[in-house]
Amino acid sequence: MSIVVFTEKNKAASQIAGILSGGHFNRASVEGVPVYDFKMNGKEWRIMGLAGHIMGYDFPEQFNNWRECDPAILLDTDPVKNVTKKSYAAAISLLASGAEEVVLACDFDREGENIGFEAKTIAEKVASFPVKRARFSSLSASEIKNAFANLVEPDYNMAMSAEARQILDLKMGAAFTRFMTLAVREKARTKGVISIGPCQTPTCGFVYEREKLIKNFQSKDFWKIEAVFDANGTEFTGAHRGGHISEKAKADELFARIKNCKKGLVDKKSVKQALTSPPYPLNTTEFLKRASKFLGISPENALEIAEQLYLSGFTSYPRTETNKYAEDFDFRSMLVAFSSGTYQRYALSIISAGEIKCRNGTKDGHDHPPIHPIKAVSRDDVEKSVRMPDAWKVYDLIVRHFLANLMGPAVFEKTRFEILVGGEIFDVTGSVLRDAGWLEVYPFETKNDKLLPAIEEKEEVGVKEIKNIKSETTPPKRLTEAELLTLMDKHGIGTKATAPSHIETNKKRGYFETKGKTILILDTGFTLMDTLDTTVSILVKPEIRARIESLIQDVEDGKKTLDGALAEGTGLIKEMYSQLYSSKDAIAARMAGTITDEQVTTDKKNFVGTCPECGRILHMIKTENGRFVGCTGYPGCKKTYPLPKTGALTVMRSQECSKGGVAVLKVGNKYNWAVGIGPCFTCELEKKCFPPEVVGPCPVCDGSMFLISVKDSRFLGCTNRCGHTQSVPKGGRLTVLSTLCEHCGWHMLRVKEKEKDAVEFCANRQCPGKKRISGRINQN
DNA sequence: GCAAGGTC
Repeated sequence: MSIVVFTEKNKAASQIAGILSGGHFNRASVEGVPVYDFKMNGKEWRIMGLAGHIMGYDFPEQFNNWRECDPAILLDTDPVKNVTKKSYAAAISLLASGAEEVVLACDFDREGENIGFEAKTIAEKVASFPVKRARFSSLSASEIKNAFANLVEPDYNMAMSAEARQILDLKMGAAFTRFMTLAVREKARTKGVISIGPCQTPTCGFVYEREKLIKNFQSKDFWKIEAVFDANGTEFTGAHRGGHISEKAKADELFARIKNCKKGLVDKKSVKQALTSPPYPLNTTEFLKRASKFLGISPENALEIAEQLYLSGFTSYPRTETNKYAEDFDFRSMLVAFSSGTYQRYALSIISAGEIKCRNGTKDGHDHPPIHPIKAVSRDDVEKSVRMPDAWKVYDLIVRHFLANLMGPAVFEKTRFEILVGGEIFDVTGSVLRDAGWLEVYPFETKNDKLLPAIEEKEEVGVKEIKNIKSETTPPKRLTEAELLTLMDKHGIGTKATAPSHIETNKKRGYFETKGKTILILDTGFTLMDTLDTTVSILVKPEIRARIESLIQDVEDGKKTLDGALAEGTGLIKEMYSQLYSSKDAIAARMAGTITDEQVTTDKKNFVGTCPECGRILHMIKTENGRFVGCTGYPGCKKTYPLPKTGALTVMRSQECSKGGVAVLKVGNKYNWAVGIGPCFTCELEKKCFPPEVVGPCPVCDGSMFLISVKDSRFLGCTNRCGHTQSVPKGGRLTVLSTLCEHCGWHMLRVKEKEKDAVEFCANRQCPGKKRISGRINQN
């Protein structure tokens, strides 16, 4: 007979065996699963690691055919729990048959308690014995010994709260996903799945909310007054204390008052030291954010690489919430290991500084230490063991971050001048890095100096120019993956280990995609979120997750029974389901429009839009007798629209017809055509739909210069037709950019000729920027 | 085929 211990993973089992046995244990294999045997105080001990959850919920067999089962039925069906990892279950049974006592020693959290209960359930089918719980928040020797010397009762409520989560997540996810998928398939031919879940949907919701902000953004003009100063031939710029001025008249008045000033007086000067401390140690979320931001590696990939580095013994366990090191953490041995090779100079400088001090964070998840290197290895070693493209980059980030935590703050010298010009205050700031500190080892953060000339208080400086710069407020930027992770973390969407997978699910479903580090929402994702937002808005928001979380927290706290929480949670899901169901047709029609039919997907060029009659796909059809827009629902749906007879047709995806045409086409290079309406030049709303691409104000009248493209030539003309024109480059593709010229406020133009680099320039002939040549030191 | 949570 023996005392049988179950841990969450093999690594924990072997470590605990090592600690309890003083290193004297045997490694056996039971049903292919490692088991660690030893003797302690005259008793036989057997410790086995599980592999996370080894059981899982699913609906009974007869509910598995989507077509034969109304999704709503799932809400009244109890899922059943089955073993998902057979060999582990078999090993548990074998161990249990010889057990005099069982100790659950999984991670000290909700899922850990639940995983322990899975082993308990399987074990108790074989024999009876007392079941105890060992609670420890790290795998340190003192904690482990203490936990095993003070065993407690397993926490049933805690385990059941995870049970409630599993059942509610499955019910909701399965019912909503099947409902949406089947509803859309009634209207569009697709094999794809439209999934909805309590984590993936609010994750997409964040991206959707940002997209709406961008779409609805109304830019406002503002003006700012800047001065270019000169001190002994060195130029530098200052910004008027008034900052952004929203009224043009106010800016003009101020500008007029001081524009001819030739001298400025340095009224105040201050030089201060600013310290920037190293970042907190890496927990999983912080690691994933930095891998994305600094290395451009997706969270999913980064976690996988960290897992491999961990399995190779190079870095520590990658899934941790903790961002502070334990007080007795052995930094010195690690530093000694790094005192030769790539990181030699940093390791030596830390050691030689005497006392080793670490910048610590404030989170302690009582799980694992922050992610840190375990072994000092070379690039070669890493690449041989971990055959993934960015393995070395990730290892390097972890090592540098670890070393940075042990280094001093970076010291910047910040210089400020207040310069008076005609009684107005201009602020000038400069920054010089005096002591790199931790930045030395951390090349990921930029640290550009902004230099200023050596001038003193009450000194006079020359004013080369005063500028009245027109600018406009810009919409918020699209979310990066790092920012999305931050939002998820903040709102409790997913866990450290699952957050990347929720992002991945959204990509897989075609809801959003990443371009570099930024996330772009796709049509399907936007429309899904938009329809959900108008029918069951809680689904799109973190609130859905919070509602379930609060229910299961009540189970953990003993305030609700498992059955009570399940009933309440199911009630909430049913309510949402019925709201969704009542708008089924409208939702399905909108969603179908974003699903490109199998035939149409291969033929994106001809895809026009959604059929207003049946919700299927409209596409351009060419026959011997001409061309027209038809519906993929034909012959069931006979909707058609005429097309112009000649000219190449391109669908302008970003253009919307103000009169309700299904899509806007460009005909050759000549004119635009709204499907269902006709040519745009006969439409009184043409100006509204196609506003001229204004480049800047007309220097002659109060009109605006805009880009005119006619048959063979192009130039800038005035909206008032005052006759003023200006030439632009003849060759290459020309686009008007939203960025403004820093000197005159005109829109910058971009020209891209074949096989040449694109060039951005200001087309304003009178741009003051054109006369200026060099002599500027300011780099920013 | 559906969710989210563990871990390999």
